[in-house]
Amino acid sequence: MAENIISQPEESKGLNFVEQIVADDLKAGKNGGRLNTRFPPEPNGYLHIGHAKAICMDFGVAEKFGGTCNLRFDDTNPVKEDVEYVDSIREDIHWLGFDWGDREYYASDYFPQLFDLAVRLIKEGKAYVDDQSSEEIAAQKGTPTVPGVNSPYRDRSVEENLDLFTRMNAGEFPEGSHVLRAKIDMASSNMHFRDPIMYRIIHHPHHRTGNRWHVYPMYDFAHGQSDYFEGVTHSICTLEFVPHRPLYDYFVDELADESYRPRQIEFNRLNLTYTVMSKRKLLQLVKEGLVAGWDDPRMPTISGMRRRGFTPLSIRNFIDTIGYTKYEALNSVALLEYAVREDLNRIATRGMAVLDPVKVVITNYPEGQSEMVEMENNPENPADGSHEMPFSREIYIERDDFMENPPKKYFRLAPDAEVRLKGAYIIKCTGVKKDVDGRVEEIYCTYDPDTRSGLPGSQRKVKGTLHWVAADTAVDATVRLYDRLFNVENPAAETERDFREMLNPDSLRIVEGVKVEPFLARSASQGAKFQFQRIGYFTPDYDSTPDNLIFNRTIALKDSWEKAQKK
RNA sequence: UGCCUUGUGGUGUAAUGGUAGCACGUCGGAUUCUGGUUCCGCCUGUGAGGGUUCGAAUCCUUCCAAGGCAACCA
Repeated sequence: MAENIISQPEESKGLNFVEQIVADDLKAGKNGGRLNTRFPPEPNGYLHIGHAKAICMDFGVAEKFGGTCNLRFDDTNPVKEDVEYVDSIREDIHWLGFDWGDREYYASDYFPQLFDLAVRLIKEGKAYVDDQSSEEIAAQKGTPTVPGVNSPYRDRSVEENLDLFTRMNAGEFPEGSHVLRAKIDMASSNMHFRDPIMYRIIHHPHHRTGNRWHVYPMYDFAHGQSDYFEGVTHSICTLEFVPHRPLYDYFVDELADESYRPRQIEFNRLNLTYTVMSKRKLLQLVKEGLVAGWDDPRMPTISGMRRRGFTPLSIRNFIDTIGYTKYEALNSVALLEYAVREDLNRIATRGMAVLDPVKVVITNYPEGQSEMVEMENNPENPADGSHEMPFSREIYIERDDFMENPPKKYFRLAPDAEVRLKGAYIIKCTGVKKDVDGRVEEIYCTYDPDTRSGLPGSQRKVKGTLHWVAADTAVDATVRLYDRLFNVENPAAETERDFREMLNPDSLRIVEGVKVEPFLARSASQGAKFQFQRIGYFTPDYDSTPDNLIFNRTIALKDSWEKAQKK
């Protein structure tokens, strides 16, 4: 047990309800004034944004009051678990900025003590071995409104129960043939009290204990006791465990006394609009190869978001914003995106890339000539300095940034119109060349040499400013555009069909001039069934580009433009 | 028709018997070497009824609504 005695919290305002409970317990001197939480993932998948909320709570409350937080892998079901997941979980928690020090534990470490407790309960007549099938047991359980009936094996002798349980663990029986149940109350209004199963037989090897055990404890018979063995004082979990709490307390009663007892507290889990959060479905995506892996940038996993360009701070700020309550909220994804934009806008190094290029020839710029222009790295923070970009006679701009017949209030390039090329010159469109299909192939412009950025002539104002890259030095990179998985029509859609339709990876070609970093734009492709939002979602092809290649603004401009058009 | 949990603007969250505030969002305006960013402004709320109280989002009560609980998952 840890020896983290903490000082009394002086102020109780500004606390969420969990922190308030913790503060009250500390004030009352419970558990000798110790505070110890735990984050208990089952290593059966990668952590997602929902887990990030739990991590921020478990580690955050410990940090706030000077307590400690354990990392405990809840590995009581060897069939689903794997060391690959253990490793990823460690990495993701660290990435979020939390540390469990040397307090890394496993529920499987407590198998011997749990087994001993089970034996004790058998001897005290509080547990029995049931030989029925899961179907029979389920049928006897009744329904929430109809009481259950007792198992015919409920009153077996202690000797027989002991013998059977021992042989269950010795591997003498096939899976499903026997279970160990707690003898409580088959008529309880709480379904979890209707003789819950404590142990089941599993012959699948465990990722840590191998074939040592043939019986494995169920969650309800493992969690509270594990908390107790570890010295956990506050076991914070999500709302779906509320009905389990009486059972948690029931088993803890067998161990705890006045001086120390762990306490379960529940908060609301994270729901995000348009976002699939079910571990089962995420696993299905991975298994069926519909995504490149758990860390595919389209996934709502922590590792996926990391690859998408999200920052740990933005995720933590977001979680801070949505808070912890007992109300099952559906949080707007706009809140998350705001947090990401907010942080990225502050720290991201800007660069330019053209996603859908069209060539512009500056006819009065000398052939073969080129020059370097200066671009600031981050307008939000001049201390970040600047970098140089080559400018020459032929450049690329976005196809969207030119219109042959522009409506009023179109501030970008059009015949006879002037725009500024960001960081370079003001240019004027003098003509276009089209292919046989009437598609614009090249745009011809003249530039005004006096208007180079930084020169006195640069004071001249034009309405539009465009990003660009020099054609001869541009790097041609294939970049996949990863859009978040979601369905515009139904914020909560998770049906199988919708689910699959969400998964059409879009491929885009990008021509880049400089190295760039996470971008800050977003957009919506109008009229599409599936709306695509693009906040830092551009990720280079995994193998082709070592650095994050991200573009920043055009798409947002287009989005605003579409909105402006409606007026 | 059992037990448990929860209802504050469009969304989320504060107010812990004493002025219903904040953020996102929406809409409008200013600034801008990108229409982004930044700044300013507007908008909308205590599920319903009854009670206690000088005073109720908060306490009591009835009703209404939403969610959870019947895995050999966690």
